[in-house]
Amino acid sequence: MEEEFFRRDSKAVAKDLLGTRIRIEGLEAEITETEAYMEDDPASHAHGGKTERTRIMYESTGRIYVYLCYGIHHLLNITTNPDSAGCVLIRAAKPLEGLEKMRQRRDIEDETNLLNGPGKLCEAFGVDKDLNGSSYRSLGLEKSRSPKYETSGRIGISKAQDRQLRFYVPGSKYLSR
DNA sequence: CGGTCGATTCGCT
DNA sequence: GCGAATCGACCGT
Repeated sequence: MEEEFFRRDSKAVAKDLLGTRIRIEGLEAEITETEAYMEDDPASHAHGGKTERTRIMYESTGRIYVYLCYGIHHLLNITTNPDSAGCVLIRAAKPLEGLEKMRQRRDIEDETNLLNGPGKLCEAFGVDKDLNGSSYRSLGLEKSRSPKYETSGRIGISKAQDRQLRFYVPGSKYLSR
């Protein structure tokens, strides 16, 4: 996967990341759900202009943006086209390898509950702010298939919930809520 | 420098 | 279904 893959509209990248495998330190999963963000979006951190935190979305392509949500959960994003300060949030995935390590970190057995949410996914993979600013290459991304997908309004945000910016594999057992 | 609030998750009712 | 947990970015004073 090349950097040019990310130098596109965040909606296109969000769609194409479905069916992509992510691999970190022996743990592997296939992405089942993503969400697109862009500057022209009241729910995006980038909405309202460039700050120290959002600088990465304005100035980079294919870089990892991790942020701490509610002081508890880390959320994993990849920056896309900087012209629109875009990024894609990885929301859910199907576990493929390293399930025992994921269970250990998540303190739960059910495999459908290991990665079915952006905070859960980061906990299982051990993702935290140390990854912030790194290249997408740290995620070992590998497109394994191009599944059918659907879009929906977004989950868990307070603004512009109706925008069709959530992308997911319909029928997957590994989706958030 | 204090107040507010959030792209979530979990546990309890 | 509802509320708490808990940190830091951001904004107004």
